[in-house]
Parts: sequence; structure tokens; C-alpha cells
Amino acid sequence: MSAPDLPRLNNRQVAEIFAAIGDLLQILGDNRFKIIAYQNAARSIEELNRDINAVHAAGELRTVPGIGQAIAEKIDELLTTGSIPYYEKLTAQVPAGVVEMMRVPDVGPKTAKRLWEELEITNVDELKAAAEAGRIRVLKGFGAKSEEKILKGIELLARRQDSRTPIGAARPLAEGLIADLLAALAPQTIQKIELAGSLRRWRETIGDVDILVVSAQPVAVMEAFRGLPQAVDILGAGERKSSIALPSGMQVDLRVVEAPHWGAALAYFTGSQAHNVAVRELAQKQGWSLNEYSLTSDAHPDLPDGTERFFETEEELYAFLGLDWVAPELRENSGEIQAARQHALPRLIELADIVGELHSHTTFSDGKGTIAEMAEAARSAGYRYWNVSDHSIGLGVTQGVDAAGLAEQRAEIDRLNTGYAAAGVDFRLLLGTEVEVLADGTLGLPDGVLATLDVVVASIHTGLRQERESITERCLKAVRNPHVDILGHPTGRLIGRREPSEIDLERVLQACAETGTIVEINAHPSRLDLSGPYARRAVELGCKLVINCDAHSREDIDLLPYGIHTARRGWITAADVINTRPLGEMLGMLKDQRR
DNA sequence: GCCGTTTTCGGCCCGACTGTTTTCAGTCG
Repeated sequence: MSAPDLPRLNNRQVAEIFAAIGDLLQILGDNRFKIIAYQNAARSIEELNRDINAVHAAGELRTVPGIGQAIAEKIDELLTTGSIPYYEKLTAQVPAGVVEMMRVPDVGPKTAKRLWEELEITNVDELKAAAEAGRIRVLKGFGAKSEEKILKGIELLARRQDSRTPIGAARPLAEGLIADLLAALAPQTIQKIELAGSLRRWRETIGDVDILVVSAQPVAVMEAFRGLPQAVDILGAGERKSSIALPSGMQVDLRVVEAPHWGAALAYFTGSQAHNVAVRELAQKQGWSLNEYSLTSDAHPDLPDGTERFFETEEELYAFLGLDWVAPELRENSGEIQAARQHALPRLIELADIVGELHSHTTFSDGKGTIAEMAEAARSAGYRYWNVSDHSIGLGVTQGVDAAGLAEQRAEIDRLNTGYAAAGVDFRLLLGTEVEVLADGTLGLPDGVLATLDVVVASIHTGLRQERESITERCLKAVRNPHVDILGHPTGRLIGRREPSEIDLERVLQACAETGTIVEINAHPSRLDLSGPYARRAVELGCKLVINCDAHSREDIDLLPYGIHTARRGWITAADVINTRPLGEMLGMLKDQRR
């Protein structure tokens, strides 16, 4: 349907346009619910686990939450003609720099509009000059402090160009902060402390860190928090809530509540916002108003207004509303509330379900441990089997393993396995490869060699910028090879550093389902590939998954939780994942039944 | 502009903190 000469827009690009419409409407002072509708649509498109072009072509736009008739028509205009007249009309009314000014912390749409209309400031540079010259304080409601705040905001904006931090960096940072805070306070000052927000939901990138605390001495906690050496800036300082900025520019919010409020507060600060709104609406239908402290009766049929209910745990709050407890990873308002009402939430996979690893490296390629060292680390970590899958020849950047190298590895693995068997140790090494999918879709090792291996992972590392059709066909060719058991990190993305390839995942996942090729969730926090939503789509299409650390060192074994929580974000159960099965059963689920 | 386990019309979450204020608007999450 779309004109062949139009550049193809991906989900993020489409989402950005609708988010921009929301920004413009805010500045123009349009109806706030209309603004929210555009923002919701943008978020929904951004998080959609299918290609928006495919959804459009299938005539299924209206099935996407937040997309109604008006926005569906605008998406159709955009994808068929390349532009949206309504959007063009709005952009003509507001200078682009004015929208940009809203990126400055504490500058919202109202402020941006007034600065533009009353002081003719039309971009961030002019804003900075005006604040420095003291020209903003002349506006009613603004003073010297407002100018300071704006200058500080501009500085902050410049410092954090990429405003979201990958979870692999944010989580250790946040855990360190908690340790430091506890160390800075007298024992027993804090009764409970937990990470909330997107960190608790294990989102792959983190906007800011939220920490929730129960303490009878909120002032002492606030002071200790703001006095942490990591706090290069104090962004807020209230009695129960403070915010600091870290050297990286990342913001950390700390909130202190009383013990009886813990359940409601933890739910509230865990989010997501969309999940919270949906839970609140549900509460409202039952005659309750929900805030971060409690439920308060409001137009309840049997109770006077203002009757309060407190919850020491999240479980009690959810149960009161008729819901099963929802795991934080699922709280994105993507069907979890309905499932919780129907007691139909899946039993999500857990760390302890994993019994084997099918993708790892050694000193034979770019790994840092020998086969024996990696095996010992794996065995003592509780694994029952471990597939050695060094890079094949064909990948230029690392030393690759050829047929001779594989023979050498086989000898070493046989030697070690003989030792385990003799000692009665329930652990087995497997020999595999991470075979390179070359630019034309052929593999870095011949089929005759692959046929001798236990588990074959096929991955793309180079030519990731190939255009959509080429990289998709290339990947499909690998998936259809009868010796390829697993498709490794399917999109090749590196979070915050490299965008996913243009690969048509829907087609690739369909092919994996048809051929019985297992799809990897790569647990390395810089990859998390597949992502949660796409893992969910893969299972919907009939795929089986494997969660691998892609360990390049003994320490990498500790990265598995990132993969587990990513899977949980995709509603994945242990039954969907082959390396939860005992060795024999797992091998029986592989495509190549040559063993 | 979206949406429906009271609704196809009439709703649409709630509070902390800040700055410039004498009662509140804006921003943020």
C-alpha cells in the first residue's frame, strides 16, 4: 500500500511524530485529554512488538491500544504519503526551538509558551542568554531564582545528552547507593528499603533511580541521602522526598513513607504510570480513590467518603481490588490487569529454573577463560550442562575456531566429561559453535562440520547495517539450515550504543517457529536481545526460547538475572525456555536430531 | 482523542515540591 519510493519509517520514528504532536498541542494549550491521547498513542507505538508498517498493511491499527479512528487515519496518511497535514499545520505555528525548550528540566509547556510569546525567546540558546542577562525576572511570577533554575536546567540537559541509562550500568550504581546510604545512618534507622520505578520493573534503560524507604526518622534519612558523596547536585529537598544528581547526570529520587503505607507506596513508585492509572481507574469503579498512601472511599455504595484502608504489602492492596499480585516486570498496562482479575497471570520463569547454558566463549576465541576454567565456574554455579560455543572462522574481529580447533576442543571436553562421569558429578560439557552468518547468508563453517557438533548457535556480527530485505533474507537462510539449532542475539543491538538491525523480526520469528529453531534471549545487559516484548511475540508465534549469558568470562555467569528479568517482561514461563530442561530433554528439543 | 464488567457520551489519577506568592500555578513523576 505504501508508495515504493517512500523511506520506510520504523516504530520509533512513527512514535516520535505523535509525541511531537503532543508537545505542540501542549504549547498551543489544546485540550489536555487530547494531548494525553497523542502521548499514549506514541508510547503504545514505541512499545509495540510488531512492525507498525505490517500492522498497518494488515488493517489492524485500531487493535493497538491508544489508537482510535483519528490517529489510525493519521498513521495511514503518514505511511502512504509520507506526511500528516495536521502535523505540518502544527509545526508551522510553533518554532522548533520552543518545543526544544521544554526539554529543559522545570520548563514545561506553559513556561515555554510565555517565554516565546512575551519575550520572543525561540530556542535554548536565546533562553540561556536571557536568563544570564536577567531578562526573565521581568515576567510576572518569575524571579531571580527562576533564572537560576533555568540555567541549572540547561546545564543538566547538556550533561545528560542521552537521558536514559542502560540497566546494566544503572543497577550496580543504585545498589551501591543503597549500601552507602545504609552505611551513613545509624543501625535500625531504616526499616525497609527497596528500589522502585523502572529499575524494579527491569526496564532495559532507566530514566532515574527511585528508592523507597520506611523510617521513623525521615529527616535523618533525607540529610544522609543528600550528603552522599555521589550527590553532585541537590535537585529537591523536602521532608519526605529528595532528589540528587549523580556525576553522570542521572537523577535519584528518595522517598520516605510510614510502614502502614508501604504496600500502596511501593506499588505507586514502581509504576509504570500506565499501570498505575489503570489500577486507579479500577479502584475508582469500586468506590475507592488510590494514592501512594492508601485507598480512600469515594462514592462507595456502603461507606462514608473518606474511610481509609492501609496495606503493609503490595499483595494485600492488589487482593483488595480483586487482583492477583502482578510481578513488577509485567506492570506496563499490556494486559496484566485483566489477567490478574481472571487469575490468569503466567507463572513467570525464575533464576532457579535455568539449569544449563548454551552459548559461551573460551580462550579459543575471544573469551577470557579456558574451557576447564569456564567449566569449573559453571559447575560450581550450579549449572548441569554448558555448551562451549566459540566464534567460528569468518568473524574477522576475533580469532575464530576452524575444524581443527573444534577437534582440539572436542578432545579437551571429552577429557573433562570423563572426569565428571568418573567422579559422579552431574555436569556435562557440550561442544558447539557460534557460527558466523556471513554477508550472503552462508555460514562460517561447512555443514559437514556443523553436523558433528552438539549445539549450533548462528549469529550475525557484521554487516548489521545491511538494508532490511538483505539482512532478513540472510538470517532466514541461516534459520533454515537444518544444522542451526539457535538464533543468537537476533537484532544485534547494543543498548545505548547501536540500534537494532533493520531485520524483519516478524518473518524471522515465523521462520524459527516453522523450522524449530530456538530463539535466544541474550542476557548480557548491553544486548538483552530479544527484548521482553519481542520474546513475548516469539512465543505467540510458536517459538521456543533459550536464555544465554553469552559468557566471555567467569564473571559473566552473574549476568543471568538480566536475561531472566527480560524474559519475565515478555511473560515467559519456564516451559517456553529449553535450558530449563534436563540435558537429555533439552537435546531432544533441538532441531538437528543427529545425536 | 480514546474508550466501555455501570457508559457509544461523558468521563479521563493524584500528590510533593518549588517559586513567587498571600492562595496558587507549574512541573514532575
